[in-house]
Amino acid sequence: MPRPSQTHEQRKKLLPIVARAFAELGYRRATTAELARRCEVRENILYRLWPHKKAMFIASIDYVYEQAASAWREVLSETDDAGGAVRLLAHESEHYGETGLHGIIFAGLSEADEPEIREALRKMYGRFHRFIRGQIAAHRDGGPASGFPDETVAAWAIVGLGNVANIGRELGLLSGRERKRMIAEAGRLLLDGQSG
Amino acid sequence: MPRPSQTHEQRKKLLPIVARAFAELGYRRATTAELARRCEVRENILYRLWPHKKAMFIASIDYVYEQAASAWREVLSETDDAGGAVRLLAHESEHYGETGLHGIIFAGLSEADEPEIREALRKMYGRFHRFIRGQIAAHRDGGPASGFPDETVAAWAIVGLGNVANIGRELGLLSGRERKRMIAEAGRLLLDGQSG
DNA sequence: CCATACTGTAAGTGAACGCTTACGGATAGA
DNA sequence: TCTATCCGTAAGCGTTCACTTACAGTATGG
Repeated sequence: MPRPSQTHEQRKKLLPIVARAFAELGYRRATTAELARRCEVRENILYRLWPHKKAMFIASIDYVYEQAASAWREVLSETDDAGGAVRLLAHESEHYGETGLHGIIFAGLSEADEPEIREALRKMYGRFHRFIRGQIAAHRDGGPASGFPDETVAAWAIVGLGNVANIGRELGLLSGRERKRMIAEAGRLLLDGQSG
Repeated sequence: MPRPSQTHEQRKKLLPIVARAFAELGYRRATTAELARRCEVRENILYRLWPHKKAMFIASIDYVYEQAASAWREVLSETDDAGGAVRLLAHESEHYGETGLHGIIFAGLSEADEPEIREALRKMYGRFHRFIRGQIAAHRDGGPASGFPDETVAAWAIVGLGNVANIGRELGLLSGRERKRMIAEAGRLLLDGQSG
């Protein structure tokens, strides 16, 4: 028997580096040569871990959700008197976008005519939406039964808040203070509904 | 004297075609060869109208705002009993994203490390935000003085609504009905503030 | 210690890209 | 009509890209 493959371990080790490169440079500018340079390996090593560049990118899209979800799980696991949704909102108003991975999403939206990339983005947004929707539903069950914009609509709107927060950060249009206020205030408004 | 130049006229004629190509294909996939093909001219004719591809793209970014602003001006000029902000919201909930030009913004965000593209996007978002902010302020002056999220925050949040509406359209995640409801309901909530 | 497959190095491939050059023909004013 | 400038066509330039091939080194199980 030959030596055992370390493909899985190496994929896990290099994916964060690859993802960051896509986030900073976009899909086209993150050339395979540049990805290899940042990973401190040769190009063909990347091609032994993924069949082609597109697969490296799709893995990076999945990585965006996994990173966010693991952070959220941690926030939710902390004991606190406030409800989960409120706690998440407070956390995100402080730390939203700090991973710097949102550039991957911008890059993906530019390549969304590729069916596999499109599907990866659909999956990612679907998971984000479902998560937020669940938090809103749980929050409203325990509070006032208002709900002018229903959970589905409110969840999409909150996804939109996150998006514009990232754009504002990327382009330097929103200061940290403004971004924090926007997520906290508009988020709370959408969470509680009109008569919250 | 030689014959007079028709450069300006031709730029005006070709820009909508160029912009649509960038919107559909993104920056990198919209090759100069493809742009020329769609314009039914040769490549070097495009290079007589703009110094390089980046300039064609920046002109397309400006075109996005000009198209939206001219549509909005038309809506505002129509006589109607409702206020301007409410009328715009109703109009956008029906027609938002129909121009199909939002792909240009996705493409631009992927190339935002280019200073000139970044600046064009900053200008565009700044103009959108200022316009919406003005509408909100006018609306609130004439109505209940609530304003839990102030005009600046609310305007950014509404920009975010538009963004997620476009993403939902692009990826097929939001039906037309859901998109309409989101813009109308969440938009109204942000417009009027908490106790509207 | 040997065979087998894994891991790293180096060079190279065809294709596509942004952009340019060269040139013949059309069109306006003098 | 002369002529300077604009307009359209065609070809090609150097570079860069995603991806491949060939091969030497190395660690593992028998």
